[in-house]
Amino acid sequence: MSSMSTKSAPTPQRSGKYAGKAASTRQSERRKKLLSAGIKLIGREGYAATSIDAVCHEAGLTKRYFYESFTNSDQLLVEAYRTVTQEYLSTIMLATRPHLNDSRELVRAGLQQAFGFVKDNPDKARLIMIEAMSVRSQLGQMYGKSYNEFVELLVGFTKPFLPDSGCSDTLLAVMAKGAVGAIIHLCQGWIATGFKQPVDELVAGTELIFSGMGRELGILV
Amino acid sequence: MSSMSTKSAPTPQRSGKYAGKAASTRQSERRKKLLSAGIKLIGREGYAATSIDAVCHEAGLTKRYFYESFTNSDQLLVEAYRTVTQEYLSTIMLATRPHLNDSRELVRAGLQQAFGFVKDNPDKARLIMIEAMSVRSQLGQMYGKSYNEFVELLVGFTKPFLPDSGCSDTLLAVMAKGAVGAIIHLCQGWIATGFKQPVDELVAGTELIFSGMGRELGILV
DNA sequence: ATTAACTGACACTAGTCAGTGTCAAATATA
DNA sequence: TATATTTGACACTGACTAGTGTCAGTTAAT
Repeated sequence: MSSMSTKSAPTPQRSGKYAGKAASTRQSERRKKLLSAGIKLIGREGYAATSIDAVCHEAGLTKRYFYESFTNSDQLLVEAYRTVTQEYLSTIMLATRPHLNDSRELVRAGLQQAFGFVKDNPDKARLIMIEAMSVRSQLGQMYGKSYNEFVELLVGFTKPFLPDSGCSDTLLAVMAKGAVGAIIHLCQGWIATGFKQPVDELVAGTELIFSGMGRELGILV
Repeated sequence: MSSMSTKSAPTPQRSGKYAGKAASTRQSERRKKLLSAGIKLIGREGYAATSIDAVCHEAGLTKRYFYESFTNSDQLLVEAYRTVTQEYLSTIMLATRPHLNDSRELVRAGLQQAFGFVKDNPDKARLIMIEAMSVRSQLGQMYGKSYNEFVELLVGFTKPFLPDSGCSDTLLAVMAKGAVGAIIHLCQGWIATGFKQPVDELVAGTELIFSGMGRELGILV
């Protein structure tokens, strides 16, 4: 498809540049615009209500360029999900970095950011927390992968504080998944009610859940 | 229209019976068939992939009868969700009834049923745990209501065991919502992987989360 | 047997949307 | 200027579906 290297020898009158930019640059800029538009619209209106035409209009492009970068709307959804999830994870890791040696502060900083990001980026949050369910049912393999990153992040945070307790990895994984689920679910409800509840209440409640789990695992708190 | 008096005697030639059943009976039977078909198809194929025609075909009826009982497919979804949620809650309450005086057994029995129902009724579980997200975004008010019943159920279970601790109701509600979220999320992942993991592992992990929360709340375990 | 209500099969309309194609204008090179 | 490529606007097709209408056949009461 993209084999434009066919040397139709006669007169290579073009270098691939247009508007002062290389072809690949323009192409990736278009892709980025479409992705942003998709994130915005899917997050705001929902996946089912977001047509390809709407995404193109929002991006200021036409359908031709949609199909240049994506094969269909499902793929856009997957890419959007992956992109935002990555961003979400990154900001959480960044926020927790200064507190890697204090489990209590680590949890607090992580949760503060986990909920704070949602409030600061409601569209993106809706995308990964609510519309992601559509992803899972249609394209579960990818969802599972990104989701596991969350769980692994959590297990990674926990392991250093963990005594050589008798808790199996299996059990630890279930607990981590449950904890992630608790956060996601609280966020879902929070989004649905227009962020009425103060962040601090959500963080405080979730902290209690985490510290309870910590106690069960023998982590001092 | 009182102009009927011009016509000959009313001659009510019908009592409303047909096939030996009263009109209201037939109507409610049709509604029930449609609801069952909707639960089955939405749970199996997803809401977006379930057309009204398909529901009618599955129910062995035609569209005319769909619109007799529902105004549109959204309403069917809402009714299906409400019905199954109610059933789910009932079975959990039933399973826990013999253990209302032992918090540990109460939790265990409740979780056993919460996960067991999902495995035994994958279609219904998909409907209320995964497709419910569509409900929430489109018809959030109803979702919130049913969802709160879960949370209240949990708070109701907890309250009797709760000491006069300093934990505010707000915080307790956040924790309960988080706990419900943990269960739902674990179920979602479990469904997506075709119930590979044994029930007991999920129950054991969730029990730990609950007992941790219990400790934080000052409940003896 | 006649009549009216009920039922099922299916046609019909209107709207949406994915995916493809066309064409003229804009841009870069020779 | 001439030529090839890139771009944007938009037409077009085909499929799907919600919602409504039609009509002939069936059932129940007179």
